[in-house]
Amino acid sequence: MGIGPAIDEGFYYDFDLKSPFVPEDLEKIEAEMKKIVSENIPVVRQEVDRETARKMFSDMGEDYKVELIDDLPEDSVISLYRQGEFVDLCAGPHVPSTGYLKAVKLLNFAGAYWRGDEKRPMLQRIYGTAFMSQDDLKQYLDKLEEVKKRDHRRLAKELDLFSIQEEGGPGLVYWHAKGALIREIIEDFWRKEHRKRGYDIVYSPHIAKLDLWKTSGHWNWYRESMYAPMAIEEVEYMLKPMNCPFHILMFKNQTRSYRDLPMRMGELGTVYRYERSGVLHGALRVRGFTQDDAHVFCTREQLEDELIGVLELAQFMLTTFGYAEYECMLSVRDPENKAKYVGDDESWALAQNALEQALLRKNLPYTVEEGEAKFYGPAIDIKVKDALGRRWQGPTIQVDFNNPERFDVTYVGEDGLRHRPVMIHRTVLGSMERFVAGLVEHYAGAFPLWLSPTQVTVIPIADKMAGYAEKVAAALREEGFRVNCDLGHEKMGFKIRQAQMQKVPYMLVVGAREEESGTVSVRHRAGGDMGAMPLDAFIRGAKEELATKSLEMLVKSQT
RNA sequence: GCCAGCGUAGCUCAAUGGUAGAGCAGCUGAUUUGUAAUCAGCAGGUUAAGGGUUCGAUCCCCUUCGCUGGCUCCA
Repeated sequence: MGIGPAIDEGFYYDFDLKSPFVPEDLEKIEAEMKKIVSENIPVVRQEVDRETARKMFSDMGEDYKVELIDDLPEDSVISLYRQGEFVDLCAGPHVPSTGYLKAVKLLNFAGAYWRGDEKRPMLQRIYGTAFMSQDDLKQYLDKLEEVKKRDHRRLAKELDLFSIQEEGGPGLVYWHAKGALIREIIEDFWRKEHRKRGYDIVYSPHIAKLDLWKTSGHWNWYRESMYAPMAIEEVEYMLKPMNCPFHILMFKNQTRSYRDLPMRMGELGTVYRYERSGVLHGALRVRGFTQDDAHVFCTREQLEDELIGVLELAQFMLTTFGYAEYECMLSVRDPENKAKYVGDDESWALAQNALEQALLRKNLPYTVEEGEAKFYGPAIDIKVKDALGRRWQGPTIQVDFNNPERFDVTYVGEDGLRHRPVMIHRTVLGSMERFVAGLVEHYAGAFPLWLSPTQVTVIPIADKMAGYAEKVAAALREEGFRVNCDLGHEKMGFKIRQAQMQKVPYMLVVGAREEESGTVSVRHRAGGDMGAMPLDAFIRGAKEELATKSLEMLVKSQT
């Protein structure tokens, strides 16, 4: 036996088995659990000293338990829980007897390294969950079903958004027309909002000389995520895993003055990182992706205000995309393993302090996460909560005193002397791939009107109405809507079904009645038949919905 | 990368140690319809790839590739 803790959504237990679990084992074990529950066996707590516990588990041949005991302080009192012939190490508390268990289900099994260390043996882990009632359990299982239905890989296929091609290689995303359109809308919005806030938007190359990556520290601290160098006319080049060195070069292209600062340089920059094959997951974890990256060069005095500006931009973006809740984390170094990071203690302390001050000034509660910093500096990492309450990695904001040093970046101050600027690295959306995949799941594919690839489908009742349908579609296009006019020889019900399945927000049904009165019969994908209204009235309403980027319809679609 | 499982038509899935079948999608034709599927016909597959066992493999074995669930890692 390994360990078997309770986790957020249930529990697991690790075993070192001679032969791995097979699916039938789950049923057998679950049946045995039910039997034990029905026997209502008392669960008794017992406290022993370390030596006693050690001998006990050593006699039983439970070497993993012995290792756990050995890691506890010598004078610790160790609690055991005994249930019939079974005894286990546990801090507790436990239910008084097995009959207290009302609804237990084993879910799946998988390999897991002993103590999470890939150099240690791999154990067989079994996952399960438990609830106070069968109803609660059922609700949980229904939620798992809902998660499956929303899976971006499934929806991307159904809605024809993007794909990954086996012939092209794993972890490389192909954006189909509709997905590309959503991405374009998001990128346009991103650019507009960044320009408003004083960002310059740039482009940089995809490869650079190996020496550049040595200067930046990537070669030393990030090599295992980079693709092998390629020789071009006997000079080695590398594919970029990050955009920062390029932005630094652009900053250094001229002598900068304090008057140029803060300089905010943004780029939708495509990077390539080697990700181990087992970690790839749809568009959420890929090998080539486009970050909504930006680097702010500023003075130490400007740093805090710049961080506040980034935090406010992040909050604005998250809200616009319908993420109402989020959690902030201050990611700092792993104090045990400083060799993983570039730079000295002092600059790390300064950077961390600046981030902390910004969080405090914005009144944002946060937790400190050790070992979560990037190799060049500490960060604020924001996790957003989606419509199903799941947490996703969102914006990340990093302070970097090291790269300006390594690249000898300077600006000329009021005093005529050269000074060292500070750098902020930040992304708000993360990457287009991950962000859009997240949105697909957040909205279950039913994007708000402003993001929907097709906003309106016009459905003539019969072929002879095609003329009016096309007139309606043309009028809408003239107003800037993305319109599909469905002139196929199918019945209206079939066309409605098609549009529903494609999650088109509005379907406009037109027949003789509508043509005579210059109206359209409006059907909303979630609200159903909304009756006839003059075409201009529909246009006005839809424009209003667009202008507010309203999520009202989303809320409606979930009830 | 590691542990386990999976890979059959564009998609969802059947079937079998004896030259693979359905629904949807596609194409052709008919139908002209009032709020989630009109009807008929046609076409579509070296059963992921390579090797082995066998009289014969899609099925059994091995290797490779890819995917899925986890672990480790991460935008």
